[in-house]
Amino acid sequence: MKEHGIEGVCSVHEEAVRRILANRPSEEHLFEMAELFKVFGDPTRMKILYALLESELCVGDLALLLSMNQSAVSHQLKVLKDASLVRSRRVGKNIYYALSDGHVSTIVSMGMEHVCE
Amino acid sequence: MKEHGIEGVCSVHEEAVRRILANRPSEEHLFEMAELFKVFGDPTRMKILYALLESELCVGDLALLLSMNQSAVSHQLKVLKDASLVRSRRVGKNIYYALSDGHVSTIVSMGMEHVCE
DNA sequence: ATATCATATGAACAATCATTCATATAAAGA
DNA sequence: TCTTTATATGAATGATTGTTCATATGATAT
Repeated sequence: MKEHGIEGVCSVHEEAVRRILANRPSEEHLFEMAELFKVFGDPTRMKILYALLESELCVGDLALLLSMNQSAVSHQLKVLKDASLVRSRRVGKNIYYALSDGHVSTIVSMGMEHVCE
Repeated sequence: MKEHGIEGVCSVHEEAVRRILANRPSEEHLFEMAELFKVFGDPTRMKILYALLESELCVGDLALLLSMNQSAVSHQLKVLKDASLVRSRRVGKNIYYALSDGHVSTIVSMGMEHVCE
């Protein structure tokens, strides 16, 4: 007999559901992963990441590259930095941004592969 | 001499900017990639993907698993399907959902790795 | 045929988000 | 010290999005 849970939904594979529920990553980890991917999910940030894949750049470079104003770029860089995807260092009046680790390029390449099919 | 482009931004590495601009993926590809990652960027969809990583399931199963109503799950499954991340087949009154290819699990694993550090 | 069940879909609403504008900070030069 | 330059940041706004509710579709069973 099929199980009817919340709001009358009918689960056909209750067994599997219980097993999955027991083995899946914590709610917190799942949220963090979604947060991470959300950061990749914007064209502006994707362009920034792609650029930094090639070379360290400062804010003005990126603004020129993206044809966007400095403020917009700066805001997005903050998002990227909060997600630990980029790091920054100050050199005089300029601030240089670079990718913070190797995961970034792996994830980006994976996305590119999926898209190019 | 530093270059001052749109809106007075100052580019320090004009050389690099030009090179990156010449070599980077098309605007369209960059948009598609962002769109792809956007789909991963939601906890509900991440949970669905993680579940389907383990086994094929139908809508009611997922609703039970996520403690969400059928409609919400169905809407998100549509998003996943439009992004070609899942496929579906009908068996009687039920519709079974499964991951559509291997990229998905690779991308998800990559995200998990990044988060678990 | 009709009732029921599983799923899909459209409209509405609240919440989130990217960009802009204006302004703040922090370094360098005069 | 005062100005200029590079970047950051807060508030406002328009656009996008996830969920809910109500309803539609499509299949089975009586």
